Amino acid sequence: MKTNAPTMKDVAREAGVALGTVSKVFNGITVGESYRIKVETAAQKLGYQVNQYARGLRASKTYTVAVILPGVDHPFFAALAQHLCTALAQRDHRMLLYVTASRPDMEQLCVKMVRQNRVDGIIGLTYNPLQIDDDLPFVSIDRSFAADVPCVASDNYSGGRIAAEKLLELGCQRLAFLRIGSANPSETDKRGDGFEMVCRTRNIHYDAIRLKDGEDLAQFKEFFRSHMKGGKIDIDGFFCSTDLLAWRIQQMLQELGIRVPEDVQIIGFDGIRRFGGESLYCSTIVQPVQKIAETSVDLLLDKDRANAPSLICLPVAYAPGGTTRE
Amino acid sequence: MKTNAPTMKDVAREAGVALGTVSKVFNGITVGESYRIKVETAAQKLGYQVNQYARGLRASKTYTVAVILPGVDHPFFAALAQHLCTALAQRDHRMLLYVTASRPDMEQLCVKMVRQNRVDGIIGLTYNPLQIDDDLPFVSIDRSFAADVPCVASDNYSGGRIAAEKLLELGCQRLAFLRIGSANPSETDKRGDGFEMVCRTRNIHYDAIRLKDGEDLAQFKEFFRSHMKGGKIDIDGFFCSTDLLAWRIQQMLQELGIRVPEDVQIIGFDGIRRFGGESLYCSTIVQPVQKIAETSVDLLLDKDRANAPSLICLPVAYAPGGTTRE
DNA sequence: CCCTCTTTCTGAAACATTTCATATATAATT
DNA sequence: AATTATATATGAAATGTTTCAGAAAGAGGG
Repeated sequence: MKTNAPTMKDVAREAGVALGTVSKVFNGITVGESYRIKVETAAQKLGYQVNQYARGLRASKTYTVAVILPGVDHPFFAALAQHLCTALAQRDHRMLLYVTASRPDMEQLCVKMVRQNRVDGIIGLTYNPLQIDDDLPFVSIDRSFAADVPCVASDNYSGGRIAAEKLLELGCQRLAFLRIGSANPSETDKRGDGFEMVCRTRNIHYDAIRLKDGEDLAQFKEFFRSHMKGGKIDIDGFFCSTDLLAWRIQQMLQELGIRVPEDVQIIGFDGIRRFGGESLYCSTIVQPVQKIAETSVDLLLDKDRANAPSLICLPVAYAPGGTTRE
Repeated sequence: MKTNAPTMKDVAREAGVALGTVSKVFNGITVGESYRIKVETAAQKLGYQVNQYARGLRASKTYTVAVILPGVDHPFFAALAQHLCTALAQRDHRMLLYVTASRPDMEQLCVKMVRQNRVDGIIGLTYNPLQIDDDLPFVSIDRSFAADVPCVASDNYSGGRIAAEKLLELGCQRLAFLRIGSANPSETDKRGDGFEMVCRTRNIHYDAIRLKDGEDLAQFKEFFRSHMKGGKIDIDGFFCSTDLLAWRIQQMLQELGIRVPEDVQIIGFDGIRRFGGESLYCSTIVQPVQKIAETSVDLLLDKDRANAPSLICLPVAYAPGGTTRE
């Protein structure tokens, strides 16, 4: 940290005004025109930059938000991090990023760090409930904790519904929902609920297999085998809880000699793209990542958090990506 | 920011000791056993957490490092960000992340923000030289700025050399180096240099095409066409400056009816993996991302930066990924 | 020109730490 | 037991802001 940076006192002396006046100028409080100019000139000349540490100490407002994510090496999280960073910057806030690798102890450690840093709020996507014992503003992504912790998520239920409807519209007769994910309850669970609702309502035969993180994906392959007869499989439409899973499922099916999308069609969930930027991994339900980030920031920073909704679901959309017949 | 958090004064009162003693305990300065216990007990009871803002103000040491990256939505940058975060956390530092989208104005804005936040140092991967006008410790990744700014990078030259040698070892006779990237000079340019050195030394005929960001990739396709005769291409080994480019090139070649790796072999650079975690995009020269992150942190935080090397090149390795005959 | 009423500017106090000179307790030496 | 040397505890000062009560400066009105 640079030690001899000019301070407000220096600016005040240089400009020939009082300390309080300098403070006002930098906080946008009205001040006589001539004074403002004197201060701004002096600040320019000295290369003055406000010291956020002094400010944070005195004003109990740090303009810093902690973002807690499981990681940043998954395209969805990466996109989320980037959009959060941008959205915060637009509102003059800094982002303190913590990655947890989904480990509960890491997540708790983050909370401690965050309290030490007196952040103005936390935006978190965590798999375990965080022990926030004080009144620190908190916005949760994809996971409802409590009524007073607003949660922002995609409209997972509708996503599931849309996936089912699309598969049926594309001619599928026999569906299956495949899921892998954390054992902790999450908004993302609703993807399956929406899907099943459609199947039940329309009396479509379907299977649902839900695996927990750590369980062997080979179970899916077993399931496929049990549904095969003479090289054909009697299921023709799959909805997978994530694009990553859809990608794996596609590989498994191809290994079994089943063609995608000729024999079976697959829809995933997330809408992540190959790193080149353009192509999807599979036909999918696209999450509005940017919107999720912006909404979270708005919710966190806006004044009347008191009567904020406890859950905000943002619209998703279907996008073809090669694993369906459009 | 929580307002009524307990302070050192509260801890001192609760423990019945002086303020300075409490400070010592939390800074690991030796203190009488009985005092230490009294302080720790009191702190535990009150749920005390040090206020980094007060500490930062008084001690001119913030335990915060700014990380400036072009983005976090590219697998290489994402991995870098995550490893930097971890490496910093291990040394009790926080990471303030800024993304620039490679825009010079954004990069300068970051520098300003960084100065306001009195960070202890900066680790940056920027495409334009940063105007760091004070003595803030700075470590650059992939780009040499000046003698007093240490740069950490992969051993790009050797990477290029290894790529050429590998292609020749795998039976290639006629090589080409394809490059796309920023116009600003960078360590990564040495990839081509190493490659060309091998070709010249061994008298191998080769072509080199270097495009700048923004130029049309179709120029590569033109190049391919000009080298084709009767559905065959007279080049059988490509070295691409990044995996992303290799991926695109592979697509282009396939569109021209050329088989990879049967007709031509391709080696990329980066070693990024598909988001599932396991598979590479192409045969490639793998960058030691974690090592780069750890080295950067060590370099930034270590005491004797004065006589630090100005450039550290970390070893790379070849890894087969389907676009070569191993 | 004086007095009142706004408006704007001023500077001391407060924020939660670290640091350092001083005071106190403990141990060692005569 | 008295003296000196060493180690540790104490609390005031300092860090760079914001805030707020009070001072100064203008603006009208008589």
